[in-house]
Amino acid sequence: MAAEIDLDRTDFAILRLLMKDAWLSNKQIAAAVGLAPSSCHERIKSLRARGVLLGAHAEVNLQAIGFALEAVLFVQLGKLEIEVVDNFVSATAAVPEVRGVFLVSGRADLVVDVVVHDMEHLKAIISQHFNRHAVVQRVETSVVFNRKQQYGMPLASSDM
Amino acid sequence: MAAEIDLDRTDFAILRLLMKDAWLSNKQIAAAVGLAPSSCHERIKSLRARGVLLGAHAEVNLQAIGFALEAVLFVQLGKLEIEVVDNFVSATAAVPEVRGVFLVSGRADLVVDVVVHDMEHLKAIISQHFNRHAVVQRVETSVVFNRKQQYGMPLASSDM
DNA sequence: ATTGAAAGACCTTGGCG
DNA sequence: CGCCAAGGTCTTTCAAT
Repeated sequence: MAAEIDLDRTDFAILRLLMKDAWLSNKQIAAAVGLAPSSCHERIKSLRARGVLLGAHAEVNLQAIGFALEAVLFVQLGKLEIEVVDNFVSATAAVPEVRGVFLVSGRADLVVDVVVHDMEHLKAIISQHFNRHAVVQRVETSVVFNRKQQYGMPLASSDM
Repeated sequence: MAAEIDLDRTDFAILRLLMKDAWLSNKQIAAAVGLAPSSCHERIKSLRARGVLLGAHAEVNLQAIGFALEAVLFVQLGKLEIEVVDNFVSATAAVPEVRGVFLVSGRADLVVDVVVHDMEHLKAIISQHFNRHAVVQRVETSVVFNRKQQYGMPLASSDM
């Protein structure tokens, strides 16, 4: 499982560019990595076919459209039967307000990132999707004051 | 601050589509929302100009290219002078292995999501970028067993 | 793997309802 | 605000290397 796919520095350069800006044109990327547009196009197709490039997503300013409150939930679950847990993870990830779910080791079992309109909305989400479930033992809620997201390659350019 | 921008259902539909797949062509989006391509194009330009659409980023299968280990760090900081804290947040977000940083209320002050090659790499990151800093009092590390990310609009389609 | 060329599709703007 | 039309640009394929 998790077959290792090896990429050369050009592939990494393409991925790095697309992670920063998925709206770059093929022509722009080709120029940046020093390839002809057709070669670059082939590389990108190959990266997609090999399951390295999974897709692209718009980054939206959710604050600007009324989602003024963000929170991180630390969820403790009961008896950890893997199937039940995975189902709950999937169900949680399917909640529109949920941005990400992490099943983790340690004090909390789940770390959940949610975006909501206001406190009442947050209360509704927690009560509806967490406190209601038998598998959930406890939810600790942290308000997010500030957040920064990184869209680059987890590898300094100097490393390749 | 955080001026409220109001969008109609068509704007939401466009955003919803682009959040799921930023590589949809303007023509495809126009067809999906029932507009002429030129009208749709104008809407998207406007969304960008108003700061709602911030950009787009490729989703890359990091597991497939050798980043086999993901962790969440819960960081406790010392005396919380806002300027020092914000600087540390920015510095942390600039570390290539860091995917996201959340400054939160509650037990932990920072929640940090990192992606690394292996345990040694994780150790290096923590020791280099966290334990070394005077502002950091304690780091609790949780391994990520499973994760799901949500790229949709935090709002069910039926709500609009 | 990479390239150049060609055809077709798309983006983008401007003028008009 | 939305639509049509036109020009210019880009994507996409393919034969050749």
